[in-house]
Amino acid sequence: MMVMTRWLNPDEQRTWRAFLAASRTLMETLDRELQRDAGMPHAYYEILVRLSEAPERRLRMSELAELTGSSRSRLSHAVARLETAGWVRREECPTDRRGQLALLTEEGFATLAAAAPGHVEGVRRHLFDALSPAQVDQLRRISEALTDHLSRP
Amino acid sequence: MMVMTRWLNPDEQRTWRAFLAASRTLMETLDRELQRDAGMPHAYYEILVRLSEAPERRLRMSELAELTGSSRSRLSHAVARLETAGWVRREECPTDRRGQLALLTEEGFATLAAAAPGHVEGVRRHLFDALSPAQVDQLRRISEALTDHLSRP
DNA sequence: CCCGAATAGTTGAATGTTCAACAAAAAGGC
DNA sequence: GCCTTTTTGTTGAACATTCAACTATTCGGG
Repeated sequence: MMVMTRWLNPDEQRTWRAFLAASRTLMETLDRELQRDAGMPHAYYEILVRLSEAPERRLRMSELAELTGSSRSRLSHAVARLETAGWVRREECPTDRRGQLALLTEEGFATLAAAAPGHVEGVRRHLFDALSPAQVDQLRRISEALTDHLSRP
Repeated sequence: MMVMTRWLNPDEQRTWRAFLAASRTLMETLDRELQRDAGMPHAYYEILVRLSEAPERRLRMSELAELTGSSRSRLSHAVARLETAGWVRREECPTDRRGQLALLTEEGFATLAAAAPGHVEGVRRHLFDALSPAQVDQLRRISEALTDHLSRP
């Protein structure tokens, strides 16, 4: 049965809009910097990071999708793009013939290593430098609560 | 002169990744719900909201871009799309012959009114229900600090 | 063992976004 | 008033993401 909408009160409205504006602006800023300095969007940078952290710098497509929070389709397209850039290569999975492994090439690793300092500096300048240590802690708790809540049933 | 990169410590790393995951998942969830229930992405919903709040439900393209935090190009494309959907109309600006006004049609208003309860409910369920009142307050302060910081020189 | 269901990944089309280039009008210095 | 600069908005191409459809393989019950 349809119930009354639980509208946002003015404080909630203000919070919601502030969050929208802040997260959008932050991501767009970092995206633009990364595009300018490393020739790739942030989503692609994340893929390279996750691969660089994996054993032998390789991961199943499905795990990579999980880690980067992207759909399989999106990852397929992205890896195709990264492959033509020479930063990633695909290999057959030895244990599952449906599977594919994505692996970071030397060139991809070098590109990542070159991009990382500038990007990390950006994250620090645009995010951490704006917040007190207490706020950083709060943001972590809030984010983890959110992720937790969103991944429920 | 090039200086040492200020790398993220483990806590900062955890915070950054948690924030990334949470904000991305939240936006994707709301986007999917809105697409399913109202046939439009969240960015378009925001355009309709801002128009609905403006005097006479009309705004200059540049103001609308500012309010929705989008580039002029993006807004041009979006409004073109909303126009073919019949939700928005364009008009010449009487005071500036370069200008265009975007205005919400009756049909657009009705669509927005139909979509709003479901969307607001989604925001409440996915965001506010996950946080304590104190955390909501913290999130507002953090977001405002961030926006403030990002809009500096 | 076999068959239906679930899983892994890709594909192409439709949709959104970005970027650079552009045209038109307004602003502003002198 | 004239000329440069700035502002306003659009355009098309390149790029990225979503969605639904599809193939291939593995899993799991009987």
